[in-house]
Amino acid sequence: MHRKILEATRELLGEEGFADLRLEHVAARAGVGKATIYRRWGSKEALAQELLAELAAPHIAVADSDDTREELLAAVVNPMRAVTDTPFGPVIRALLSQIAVNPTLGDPFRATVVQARRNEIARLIARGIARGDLRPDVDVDVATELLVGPVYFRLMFGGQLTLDFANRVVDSVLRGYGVPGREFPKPEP
Amino acid sequence: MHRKILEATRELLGEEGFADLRLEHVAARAGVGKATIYRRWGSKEALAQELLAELAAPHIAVADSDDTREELLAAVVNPMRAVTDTPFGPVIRALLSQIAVNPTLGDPFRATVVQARRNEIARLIARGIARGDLRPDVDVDVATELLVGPVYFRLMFGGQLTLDFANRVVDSVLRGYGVPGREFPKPEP
DNA sequence: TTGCTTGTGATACGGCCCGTATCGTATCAT
DNA sequence: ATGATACGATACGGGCCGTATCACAAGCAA
Repeated sequence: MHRKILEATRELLGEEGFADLRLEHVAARAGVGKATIYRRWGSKEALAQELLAELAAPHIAVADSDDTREELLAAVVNPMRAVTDTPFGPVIRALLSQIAVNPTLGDPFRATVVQARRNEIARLIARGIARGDLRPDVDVDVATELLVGPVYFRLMFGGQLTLDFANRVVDSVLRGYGVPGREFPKPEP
Repeated sequence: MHRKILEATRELLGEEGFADLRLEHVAARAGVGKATIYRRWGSKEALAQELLAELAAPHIAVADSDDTREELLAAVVNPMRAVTDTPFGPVIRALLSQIAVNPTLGDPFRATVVQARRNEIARLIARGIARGDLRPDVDVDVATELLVGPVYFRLMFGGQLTLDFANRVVDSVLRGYGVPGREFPKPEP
């Protein structure tokens, strides 16, 4: 029951988007009375929130390896694959605005999924620093955004989400765009 | 008339989001008959699209300077300020999902706003290369995503959009996270 | 079996909003 | 003055909201 409702929600969210999602359609597709949905969730947002949390959970952890570059690449490829190859993709697209605007969805998502992603990358960064591969003063929050931000940028604004793309992002983060030896002093305020 | 309808749309889009935007409310707030809106736009999406294009236009161009770092910083600060300090912010938040999912809004937005942003950054990169500040083989698309992606990441998923943040992004893109002199060879497939 | 509780699918309800059609009116150029 | 055009207002059938009510089936106790 619970399961069938979430599945129907997932399908219709991908087909119609959040704005045109109709709980009556969810009930019909799940073979369920409309009241049953309201008994358990009480709103479209609550239903979407549970679905989102459930779909996002499997894509957080990054496998350890003994290579810093490989681990950072996984930190990019993980959310990329989640978005291109799993049901999480259509759902997160449909809910981006709600996450950005509606604290009911946004706050739990940020507190769990986003924070877990940041923690995971912080762990990788710390391992890279311990190996002597990364600068000790790396800003882990900005690192998260440099690694994962481009993935979501392309998800919204177009562009191929390929392994080559992920490699270029990692290369850029790792080596930087600056010509070696040349200085770009930050001006004092 | 046209103006008043777009203003009412902008306000209500920020207050209610796209899913709960009601054209009857837009008409009422604009002091206009509902039919007038349908005569000119014919759908909620078309109305949102015109508003979005109008609000995004002023925030594309980046002022030239004689300093590569300053220009790249402007490429980050520009979209950041657009999102924090102008009416574009609430509107783009409300429409992120529609852009990601609905080609009616997404295609024109990608073809104009996003492409213009990419072109502008390509110009800055070319100038930086000509000055000898940047590697000649910089991938301009990835550069765009590394510079602007973090801004949209924080817009959706939380985090302060401050000048300090923009500086850290530019520093990272410019200098990279790699320890100078240390190599991170990309493995052959 | 009987009786009670719980959760269900179905249905109906007033209310809101959709998108369209049709009014009478105000503002133009001719 | 005449005609055309665009307007605000209003009304319409239809869809969906969120709630309430119903009969019914499953589970459990005695």
